[in-house]
Amino acid sequence: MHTGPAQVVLTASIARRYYLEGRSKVDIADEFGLSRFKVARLLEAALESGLVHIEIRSEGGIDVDLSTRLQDRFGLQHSVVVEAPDDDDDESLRGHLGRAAAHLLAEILTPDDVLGIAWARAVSAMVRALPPLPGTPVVQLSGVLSFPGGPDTSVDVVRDVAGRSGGIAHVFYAPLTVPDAATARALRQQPEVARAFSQLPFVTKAVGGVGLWDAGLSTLYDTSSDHDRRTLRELGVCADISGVFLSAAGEPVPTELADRMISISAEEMRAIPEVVVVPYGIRKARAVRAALRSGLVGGIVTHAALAQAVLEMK
Amino acid sequence: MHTGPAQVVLTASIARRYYLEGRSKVDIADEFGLSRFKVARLLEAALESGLVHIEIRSEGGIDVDLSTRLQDRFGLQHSVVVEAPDDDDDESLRGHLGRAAAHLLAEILTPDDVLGIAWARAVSAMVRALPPLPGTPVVQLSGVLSFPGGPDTSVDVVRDVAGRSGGIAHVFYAPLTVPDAATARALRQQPEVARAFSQLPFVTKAVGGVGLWDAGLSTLYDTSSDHDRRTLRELGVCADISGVFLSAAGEPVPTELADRMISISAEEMRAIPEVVVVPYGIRKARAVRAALRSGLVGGIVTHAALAQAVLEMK
DNA sequence: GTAGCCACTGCTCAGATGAGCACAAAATCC
DNA sequence: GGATTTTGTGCTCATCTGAGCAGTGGCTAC
Repeated sequence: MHTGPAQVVLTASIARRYYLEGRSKVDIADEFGLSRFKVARLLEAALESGLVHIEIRSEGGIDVDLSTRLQDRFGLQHSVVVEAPDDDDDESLRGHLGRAAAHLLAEILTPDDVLGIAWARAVSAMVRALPPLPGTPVVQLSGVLSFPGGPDTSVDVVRDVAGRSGGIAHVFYAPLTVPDAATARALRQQPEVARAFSQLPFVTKAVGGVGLWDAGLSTLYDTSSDHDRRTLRELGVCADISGVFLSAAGEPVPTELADRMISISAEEMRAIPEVVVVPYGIRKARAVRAALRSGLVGGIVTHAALAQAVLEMK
Repeated sequence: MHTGPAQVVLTASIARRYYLEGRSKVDIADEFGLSRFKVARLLEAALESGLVHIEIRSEGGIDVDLSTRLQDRFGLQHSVVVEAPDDDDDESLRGHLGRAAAHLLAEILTPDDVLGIAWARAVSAMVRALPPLPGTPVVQLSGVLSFPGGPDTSVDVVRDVAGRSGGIAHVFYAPLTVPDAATARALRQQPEVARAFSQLPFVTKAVGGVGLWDAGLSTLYDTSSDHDRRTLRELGVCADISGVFLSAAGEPVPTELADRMISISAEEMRAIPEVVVVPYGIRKARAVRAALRSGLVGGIVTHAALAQAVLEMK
């Protein structure tokens, strides 16, 4: 805008008619006795010079900027970044994310979907906020983690979701980890377990958590033996998506521990069209990055600080 | 936006591509696998819901919103409202307005214009900030106000402007007011005065001030006799544009004082295509309103507080 | 003076866009 | 269960819009 105040005011006047009153350039040109090209050039200059400022604001507690950046950066189908206070405690954070995840699920689930649920604390929180779903069958993806004094188990969560949806609940009572591979194999043969796992190929959407293979950042790590903790670390395990182990680069890592688990495998997870993860806590950034790079994940619900941290890692 | 977080994020994503990256709706529709109609509707919803916020920002110290409102409201050709601090003193205010008026004049004057100058303190301030003008002849519109210890007289101002433009200066040495109508008539016959006044029909743009017919708000009032002050007030004089008296409604008021003045008449002023006034001081709002309603004024340079006050008078 | 350069204007034409419409799916009512 | 309304979708057609182009006038360098 290098001409003078009259030009600035004229441009502002035109910009108001165009952008705020929604009138056409031809119409405006007629009003001011200009050619539509002149109007177009003034509007261009207005945009260029910052006289007209267009901003995409966050809305409904969702940081749309971080959401879209995360989505674009990792090629996700859905991404919801919640604007939670940075100093929020985990409990409150889970509440926020749970509600957001519940809304997302309610939005993207169709009557034709089959929903898989892998246990995680944020998933438990989600269930509590879940609105009625359209008759979706629900499949349990992982065994019950023995977690003394903990909240709902996988089975409870799956039942609750099915209750909300009015669909069938494919549940099984089995522990997540057992002492040896043979026991695991035997358990998987059990009719109840086999029936649930036979549904896996039909699962179209799933929800799970992300753990960082370190103390306090993965329920699986915290409930594992020292030996397993060490072994997996030595194998380069960085993250787990509800029992599927990943390297920092996002490659699935085969482990002996996986053979001893009654849980969805990496291949089975990859076959699910959209797996939504609900991670929280800024320290999990590395794990989230691994999960997103793995290609296993199609959706994420998280909070601003973690999203920011993940994006800044690159 | 009544569907859910995925919709919000999708819409934000589309809005970013459309508004910030300047891509076409067709292009965006292809990228997301949507119809262009869907994209258009999402963008419409984004605008509607406030997710996309478009703002016309002030720039270069000009309050474009007030400027355009003033322009639209009173059908002005030009309007420049300067963002001056509300508590600015008159001297500093005149400086701001003078600079803005100088820029405006430099912008709108063409080599074919003939500029008329009526003395006012803000006009003096303008001259000090005036950039070179394109050879414009300059015509003095009013006699010299005897203003003891005051700054430049009308003559000085006209000479200065002509110096800046390189054009001819049509000046005359005569007082603004004389004791009786006969003297005024005689003075107007003088060759120098007559020559200057003969240029009036050719004046295409003029600059002047606005006074409110009250103490301290009009140099003309302040230099008038008690009798004149009272008489004009009784005649309903509210404002003067460099010696042309107006009622509150903006009607020219014929006065005996006018007959005793060596100055442009209301009819002569009406014949000038664009008269720009440079008023300041929030207390002059009534006078400015009268001036703008008179139809004599085509342009205004003022400050935000006064513009606001004038607009609020309705 | 005049040749060349630059900024600015409005034009053409193809592609983008909006208003209104028709149709289908979903929700609601009886 | 079926009729009716509501909602959402994509279409056609007329209009709007942008990219690129050619003409114009002002300016400078010789």
